[in-house]
Amino acid sequence: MTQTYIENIAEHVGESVTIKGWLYNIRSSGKLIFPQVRDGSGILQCVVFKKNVAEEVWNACQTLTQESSLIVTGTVRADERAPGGFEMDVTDVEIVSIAEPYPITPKEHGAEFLLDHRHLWIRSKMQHAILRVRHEVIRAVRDYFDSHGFILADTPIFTPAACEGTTSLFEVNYFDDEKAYLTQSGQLYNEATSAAFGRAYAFGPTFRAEKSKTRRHLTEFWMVEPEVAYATLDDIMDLAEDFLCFIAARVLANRRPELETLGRDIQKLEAIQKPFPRISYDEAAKMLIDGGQAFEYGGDFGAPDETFISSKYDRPVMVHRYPAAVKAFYMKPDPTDPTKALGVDVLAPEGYGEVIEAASARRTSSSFAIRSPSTNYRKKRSTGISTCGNTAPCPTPASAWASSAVLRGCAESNTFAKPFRSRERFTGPSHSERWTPVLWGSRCGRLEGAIP
RNA sequence: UCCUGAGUAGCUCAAUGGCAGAGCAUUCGGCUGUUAACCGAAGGGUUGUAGGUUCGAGUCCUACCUCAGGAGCCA
Repeated sequence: MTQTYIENIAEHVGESVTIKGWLYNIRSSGKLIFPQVRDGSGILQCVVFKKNVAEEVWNACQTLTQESSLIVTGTVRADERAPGGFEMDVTDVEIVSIAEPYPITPKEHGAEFLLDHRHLWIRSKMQHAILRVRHEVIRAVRDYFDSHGFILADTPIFTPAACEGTTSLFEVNYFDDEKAYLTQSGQLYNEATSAAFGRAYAFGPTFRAEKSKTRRHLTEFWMVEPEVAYATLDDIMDLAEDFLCFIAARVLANRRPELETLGRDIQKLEAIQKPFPRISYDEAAKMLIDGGQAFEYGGDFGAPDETFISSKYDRPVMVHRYPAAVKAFYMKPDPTDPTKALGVDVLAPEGYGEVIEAASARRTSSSFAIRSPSTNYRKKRSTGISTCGNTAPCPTPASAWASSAVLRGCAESNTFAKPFRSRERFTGPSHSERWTPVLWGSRCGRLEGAIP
């Protein structure tokens, strides 16, 4: 018999169908057994009535344990007593495998335990909702750029050198006596692709060897980096604003049930509408000082500073023209005040901090050649490090670059946590908080501490 | 690296310096509509590690280990 997926079960009312999956939970009441079966697309309550099945089927159901694999066949029926509104009157059960005692019980668990069982944890309802929202965010990111004239040009993960010069890199052996580093940004390559295609983006994993221990940082995360030739800071701020609104709208349109499963405050996502407030660093600094924050003018904003600024707005706020000294070298100075950089940070609401950093980038100044990433890159070019199918190394003299702008937004962490040290894996708020802030929180893969 | 908190049954957590406990999970029994089902019974412990104080330490002290939250770093 062909397999039916639970997500399509409503189309099969009155029919006999076969579901192939795993036992999510089971309850019994004398001559009735209620196995809940999940197949990855959903969870379906089955009803096994002793009089309606063969004795061996009834006995088999007595042996089922949580997460045992099984194939059930029966008639689909709408029933308001069933979670989900549909259930199956079982006529046959084939047990594929009886699971050992399953470590994740239908009660509460701690973060450490759940991360040690991450391969099983992703079977739970909360994790399904989180990963489906993640999937929607990633699809929206791709759809946005694909439909706005950008070409996807992914960049190498093994790279010959740092590009921003500040963060620590993971070093790996690259054949005999060469060293390579896991990428911290595709930016150097994006310079080349944007000069070739005008609008290009890279979207992939990024690595930073910072022993940061906050909810805002991971050693491995996914980042999307669009680059637009000839764009100004205002152009790139418009892009960032439009991009975020698009993603929020898509998740709201397609993943509302998952957001509700997670207990997400949907109104806060619905508030993500244009226009976003745009304030200068000087204005933001004045807010902090007037608000009594421990902040010194001229410095970068700390996490509490960003939270304070974003708390004044119900939607993302764009802070532009930071002091050049606290920003990356590639940002172009503001012609009206060269001490300021033509860059912008987009701060998410609800204290999630910076989700996008963007800038109008230096590309033509001869003075930057000394510090030019392109210059470094040329020197290291002989390593020839490049990964298959990615942008080929192709350095160009600095003077040949057109002015362009970059927008870098972090998307998501990986599905599987635990890279090397537990402190560097998914981190999040106290697991006693039974919610998962999705969208902004997806940037750092928040923990959900309870099943289901 | 710094600050704060935590570590007890497979899991989540109790236990005034005085007998090591509960719920879930597991095993057995009961129940014809369960919704994290319920009811009854059983098994399950070197209280993170090493010292110390005390008649007596899960509890107090010291060091270390691990985890969590925050700071710094950083995106």
